[in-house]
Amino acid sequence: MWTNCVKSWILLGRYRPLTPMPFPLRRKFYNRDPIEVARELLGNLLMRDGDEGLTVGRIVESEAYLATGDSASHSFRGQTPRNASMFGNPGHAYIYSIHARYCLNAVTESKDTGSAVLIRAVEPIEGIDIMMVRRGGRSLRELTRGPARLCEAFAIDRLLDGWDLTKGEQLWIAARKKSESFKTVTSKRVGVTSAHGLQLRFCIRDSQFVSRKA
DNA sequence: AAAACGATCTACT
DNA sequence: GTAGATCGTTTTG
Repeated sequence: MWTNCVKSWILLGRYRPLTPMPFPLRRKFYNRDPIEVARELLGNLLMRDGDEGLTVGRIVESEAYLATGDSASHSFRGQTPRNASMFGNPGHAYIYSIHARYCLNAVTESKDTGSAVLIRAVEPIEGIDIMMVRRGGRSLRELTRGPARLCEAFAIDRLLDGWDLTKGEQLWIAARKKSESFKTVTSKRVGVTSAHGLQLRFCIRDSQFVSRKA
């Protein structure tokens, strides 16, 4: 079952071993405007070192949630026990539960600001067999396409809420190779709807793994 | 203790 | 593209 997916993945010509181990993004990277962080996170590597082994995914879709003026942001009505980590230090995880699933954010700007970037989709790179088991044998395309799907594939749940993503342990984001530039970098949609507030999404345009075109 | 609420997912057209 | 499912959390009585 999953072996077929791995084969198809290799046939796509995008499989590559991770040597040497990429370096975690530092705190300074996160300590700035979430729109900028959201765009620059694209192409970097989400890393999870769990009980079953290492899983790696390339970030292909992100969404910025602003501290002010964004009615869709969990920080919009101030700090609560639930969103406390969103007001923590930049470079830490804010993980919340929704619709019986979990989603991962990277906290941006300085402490107590309340802005973050939601990781909306990644492209599976390594540990695909592990992801397949965790996801119950979904298709390769649906493995990590969507913020809650990728959390399931990477075994990310509430226990990691507040985790420091710059430490390079258990859960972190590693810098992509600068030399390795992807084609069409981003697209963005900046809109306002009464239901969803601001939408500040970024994605790698030609990726098959974006949950929704930005 | 019960009800309501989703920054979603899945299956199906 | 969309209806219906889903269940951990928060809110309400």
